[in-house]
Amino acid sequence: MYANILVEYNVKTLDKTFTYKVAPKIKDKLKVGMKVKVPFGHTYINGFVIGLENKTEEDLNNLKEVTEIVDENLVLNQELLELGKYLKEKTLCSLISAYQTMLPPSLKIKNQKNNYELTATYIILNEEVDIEKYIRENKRSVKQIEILRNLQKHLKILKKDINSSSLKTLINKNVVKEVKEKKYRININLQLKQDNPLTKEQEEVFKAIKDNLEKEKTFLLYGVTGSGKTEVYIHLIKEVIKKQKQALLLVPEITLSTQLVKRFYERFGSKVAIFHSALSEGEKYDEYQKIAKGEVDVVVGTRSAIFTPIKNLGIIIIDEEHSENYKQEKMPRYTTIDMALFRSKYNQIPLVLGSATPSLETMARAKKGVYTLLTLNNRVNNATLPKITIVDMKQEMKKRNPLFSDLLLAKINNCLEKKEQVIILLNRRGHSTIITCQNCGHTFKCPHCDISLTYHKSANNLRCHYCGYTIFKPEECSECHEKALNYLGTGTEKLELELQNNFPKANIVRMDVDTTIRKGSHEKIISSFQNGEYDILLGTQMISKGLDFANVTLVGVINADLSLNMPDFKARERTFSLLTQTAGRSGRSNKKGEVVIQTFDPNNEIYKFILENDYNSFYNYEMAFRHELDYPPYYYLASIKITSKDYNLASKEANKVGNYLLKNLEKTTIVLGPTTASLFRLNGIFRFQIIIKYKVDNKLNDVLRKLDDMYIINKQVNLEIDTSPMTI
DNA sequence: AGGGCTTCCCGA
DNA sequence: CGGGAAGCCCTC
Repeated sequence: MYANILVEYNVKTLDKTFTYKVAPKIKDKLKVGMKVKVPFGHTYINGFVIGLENKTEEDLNNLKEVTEIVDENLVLNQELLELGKYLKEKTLCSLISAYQTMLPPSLKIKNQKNNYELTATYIILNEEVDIEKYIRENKRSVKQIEILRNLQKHLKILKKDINSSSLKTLINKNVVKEVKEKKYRININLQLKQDNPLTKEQEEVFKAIKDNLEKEKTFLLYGVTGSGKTEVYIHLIKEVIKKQKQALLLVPEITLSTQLVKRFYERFGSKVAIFHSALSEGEKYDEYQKIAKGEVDVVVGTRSAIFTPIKNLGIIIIDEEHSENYKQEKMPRYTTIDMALFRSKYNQIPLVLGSATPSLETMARAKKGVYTLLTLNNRVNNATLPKITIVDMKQEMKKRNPLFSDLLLAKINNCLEKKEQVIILLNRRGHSTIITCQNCGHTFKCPHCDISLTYHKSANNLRCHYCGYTIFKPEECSECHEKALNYLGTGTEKLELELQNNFPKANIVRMDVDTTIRKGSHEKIISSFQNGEYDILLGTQMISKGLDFANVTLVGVINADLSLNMPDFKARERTFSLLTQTAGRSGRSNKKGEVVIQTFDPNNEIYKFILENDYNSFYNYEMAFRHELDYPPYYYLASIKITSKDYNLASKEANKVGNYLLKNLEKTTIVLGPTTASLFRLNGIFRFQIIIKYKVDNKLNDVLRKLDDMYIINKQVNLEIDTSPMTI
């Protein structure tokens, strides 16, 4: 028997399989998907078995042998092996890096550590000892007797709960025994809750999907914010479980979905595994084991969870499908929906994409009939959508209100008086975003990137938000040495101070990257806001998603133009989504909600659609632009970044790449560039960019792969190819 | 990746 | 001539 082995080195030249003879002693055990150790060159390395065959050709006789299995568990099952090939195909990465991406750290190929299992030590009585006799004989050992009586009652007790010298004596005399039991790090057992009955509208959507549980079919569940998509998911998952199958629910970011996760624990008990990158290695190991062994019915996780080895997958649900978190921005640059479509097909099961603001690509597919469109138009509990007001900040500036309009202040005040809560969004962190010298006009910029530094007041420093470059807050201008520095631009940190000045009695909590670096700080802020410890929650876009607070009746958006003015084809879509989602945090229960959006560009059409919560009109409006400019969904995109520390080299090679593409791609394909990338200099590296727009191009994949091969050996110039860019 | 083998350049 | 850096090639 021979084994085809994929070897651990992540190098292009080794992106192929090697054939080994299988040693007789492991012949019966060895299976496709196992991790093995093989002789390679002058050393031994790890590899995955990705094929076994029985050929007996003579020329195979002088092969080396696989003699050792490193991990007997099927590290990669058949589905994952296939999925890895697909991931490689889609993103042009090597097969080994595809598998490496799919596996948790504990199973990664080079990992030699295998003691992830956590055990708890319990104490039990030794059945062979007559306990009553022992107690009679040791009447004076009060402590020991207490332990024994307790054990008679509870049968087994955690060792750490009774650790004492008396216990040691009992162990030494062999009266009691220690037993080790496997223990999971995450072990949540909440009080189970009843299912909520579905509304008529929810019921229809539910039925439409339920009737297709055995089919490869993709649904777009378009439901306004607060329309109860989660409840539909839960009911669907219960159906799947009835069929002895498991469900996968993906969310954009788990730390922002604590409320959803809790709800799942309440409905499915301990039959839930969670999986996301913020787990520790040990936690990932445990959750992965639960999934692989089929101990759970539901997996809730972020994009990496799409690769979990759910054995009998019955449905995949991607909540907030428009979220850009579903795109991995480092190699391999995959989109989760692609991977989900593969698994949906492989298992012949439905994929449900849920959103209040679907991406245009998804909606376009739904309108074309590629996906099935299902709609939830109404909020549950008869809650109505909030009333939205657009405030023209140009007028407010005349009144010297640079940050807060009179209207927003009045509404906040009103809200606070009624003991209701407020959410304020400003999508920019730090205190001041521009520091200039009033004397010479110098602006503080990052020396490595093409961007100005942001002042952080609490840390008293200036920081680059891209590469992390940090300097102490300067007292004088670094150019002319005058003490004439001016701090312009407002981030969440300054906003918090200003807000506190306006409302001295209000309890304000700020949530942005700076206040949530510690593990668990998200949850803490969210739960304390939920408990009413704070009146105002202020933050960046991380407060816009998924949060559900019954007492929030006002949402304020400070500078809506920030995301709108980004030079990107998705800027409008992103803004529409951000503002609609944020607005959706208001008035989710029986209290009527309001939203105030402050902008310097109130006549921008997009606000009309936001005001009326009119996704469809926005869709039509934006699609016209996309059509006009040959953007998705009318064209597919691919992007190539050509980067180098050497400006001239980068520029020269970028032109070469451009010419190569023009010469080798289909004539109908549009090649734009090279141009300088949106962040021209990042971390001291110059970046050029080429955009490819195509409808059908059968040559594209090969051409991109060839280019990649050409530059993989170039140490000075680097190519970054993205076959599904979210931004250009 | 990592190690061996070849080539090429240079000089006390 | 010898040694060391640099480039090239191979690994079942």
